[in-house]
Amino acid sequence: MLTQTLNTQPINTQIGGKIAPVHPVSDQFGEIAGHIGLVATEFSYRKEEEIYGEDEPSEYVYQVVTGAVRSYKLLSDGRRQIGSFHLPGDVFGLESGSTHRLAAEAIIDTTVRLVKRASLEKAAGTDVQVARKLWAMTAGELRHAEDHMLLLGRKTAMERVATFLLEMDRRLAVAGMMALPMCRRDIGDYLGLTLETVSRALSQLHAQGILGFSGARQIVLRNRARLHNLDA
Amino acid sequence: MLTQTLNTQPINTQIGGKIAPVHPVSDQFGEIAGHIGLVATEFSYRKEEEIYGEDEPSEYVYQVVTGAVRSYKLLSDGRRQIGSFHLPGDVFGLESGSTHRLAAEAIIDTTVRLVKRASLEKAAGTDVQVARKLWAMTAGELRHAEDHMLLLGRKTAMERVATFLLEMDRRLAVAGMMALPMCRRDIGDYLGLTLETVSRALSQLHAQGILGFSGARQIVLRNRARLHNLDA
DNA sequence: CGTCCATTTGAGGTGGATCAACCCTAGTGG
DNA sequence: CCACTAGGGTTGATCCACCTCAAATGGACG
Repeated sequence: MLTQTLNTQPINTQIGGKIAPVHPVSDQFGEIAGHIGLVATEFSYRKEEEIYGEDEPSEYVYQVVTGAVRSYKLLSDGRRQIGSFHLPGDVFGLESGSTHRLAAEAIIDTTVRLVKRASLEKAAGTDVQVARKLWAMTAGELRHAEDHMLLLGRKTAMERVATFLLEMDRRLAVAGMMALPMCRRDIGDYLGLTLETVSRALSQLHAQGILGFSGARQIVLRNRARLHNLDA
Repeated sequence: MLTQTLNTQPINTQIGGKIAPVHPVSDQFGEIAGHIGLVATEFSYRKEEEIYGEDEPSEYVYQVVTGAVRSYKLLSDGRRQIGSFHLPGDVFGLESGSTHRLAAEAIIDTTVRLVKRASLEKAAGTDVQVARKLWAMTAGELRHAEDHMLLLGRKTAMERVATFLLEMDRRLAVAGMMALPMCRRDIGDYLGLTLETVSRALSQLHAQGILGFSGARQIVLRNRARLHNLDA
């Protein structure tokens, strides 16, 4: 079965034993949890299901096993800014403080591993290697946010889409092809654009032969160099 | 004399002994350095002087004593995104990795305290309290960046300016009045707007009686509630 | 095969950018 | 002490990149 439950609160079904790497190289969870013999629990969310809400207490830290997750903030009138997409291998929901700064939802059916934040905190209190790793992971998120501020504040629509394609190509391309898990609206809310503007930019890149489609979400980059040029 | 040197590279004039708090409450440098008996050096930069460049090795961590600093990224054609302003008491230039992700410049004549990054790293390797504090500071920067992504991606010009005024009011108002150290162009580059748009928004708020001027950079907020309403 | 939603495409509107004066004021030097 | 200057700030006129609204198309799934 694909999804194990319907509700948002994870049930403590202790499926995992010791953690095995998701990615063979540089698995962030493994680097922490492996150290301290932490036990991880697996859990699944359905497409569109909320994982946690903004300002909710941060009880768990998550790692995507399969699927995809979006982290976002909302304005009171519903305008949404997606801060990042989390893909297989990525850790998300890690907070230094006690609450989540962004909400998180499964974009498609998604399986995660999770560990209690408290147990990580405890481990960090004894093991400076763990503490160092937690800091490094937050610093990595900060770097992404800093790059994204430049994109949102100063890049044109075409530059934003080019940046997005190169990021996704790097993170999820297999055999030169990427299967985007997210819809055009999600991409727009990530890039500070409307879904129509995203669609038009992709069509234009297609017309110029810079990318090919096999279905709206299956994209192959045919000319990364020209895409880099479009990316300021 | 106001500025002690002309060059960018700090000279190790050991002015400071043990660190004394800049802010009586919650001094970030004090909380770290006090713990471990670190010695801080004072240093001054002139208006517009570069403190460090983007991608430069991060040798020092800084705290503003007096003055103001901007951290920013540039695109190849000169478009600039300011990620944050650093005001008295603020720590900046703290990196988990080995290089600075953004450049930093003094906005006005500025005095900083600095400690070697290496000595902080060393302290964090022995004292988990220090390690925890470094993580918390980076997490604080991440939170600001996440809020700012929402502003840059989804807020209108007036909402951005309202957010900016409330932020500056919180951070540097004394006796209900704030003395902005930065020019309109800096504000624009922080908010993803042009200087003209910033100026027009401020004029409009002035016309509505929401704020008062005594010189272009001396602003008093006359109605914080209405400003909050304008801030989505 | 039909339905539903995601995506594309078109037409027109607009918020903020751009280009261009003009103004104000702090600093300078006579 | 005041005239002059330069740089920052304001304001106006126009433009355009992207948004909005609308309709057609297409692909996935029952």
